[in-house]
Amino acid sequence: MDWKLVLRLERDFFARYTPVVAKELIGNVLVRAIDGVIMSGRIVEAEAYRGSEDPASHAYRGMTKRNAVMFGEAGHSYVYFTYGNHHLLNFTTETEGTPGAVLIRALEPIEGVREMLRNRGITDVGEASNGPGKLTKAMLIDLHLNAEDIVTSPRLYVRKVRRRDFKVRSTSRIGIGEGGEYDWRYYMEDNPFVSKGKLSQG
DNA sequence: AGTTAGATCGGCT
DNA sequence: GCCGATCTAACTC
Repeated sequence: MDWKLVLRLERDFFARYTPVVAKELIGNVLVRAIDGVIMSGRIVEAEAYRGSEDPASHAYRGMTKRNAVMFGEAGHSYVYFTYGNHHLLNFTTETEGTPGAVLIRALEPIEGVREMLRNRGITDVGEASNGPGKLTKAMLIDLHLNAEDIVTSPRLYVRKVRRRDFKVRSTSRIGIGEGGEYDWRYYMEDNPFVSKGKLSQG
């Protein structure tokens, strides 16, 4: 398949107010292509992190080597490593100079389920990608995919899905200290692949 | 079903 | 040195 012909989310989708991008990402399909194998999953949970006004964001205290991509052009990946074990995937948002990113927290597996389970070392599909660290391990996403331009990349992009026959709910974000006053976590109502955070289903 | 500790290392102060 | 946008195994009830 020619990846250029795939209908994907374009730059202008991402170059908007971060919480709107997070909310509208729900229902679209994250695609990871590696060695001719496609792995994909419907995005069912995402969180917005927005620079200057948001103490939970990595960009809150200014630009560093790690978070620099958050300050750049929208539509790039921001992958970082945490807790000594986990890679977390974000997509950059807003316009250049205004830092923003959306953390992808959970997927409903679609294609390449067998490969995802193998990468995870498990057999239960329900546990394959229902958490931000789980989905990156399932799809072999690590630091080498940081700063990827997902508007043009053949390896990582978001397939556009028009049908929106589901409801999106919001809560405060999971695993943060300050910033709990913003309801910037969005998830697909009644979807079993939403992660099991402390504030899960509202 | 719910709680908790340990893993493990890059980035920041 | 310390801590983290987490996950899992190991425990208790």
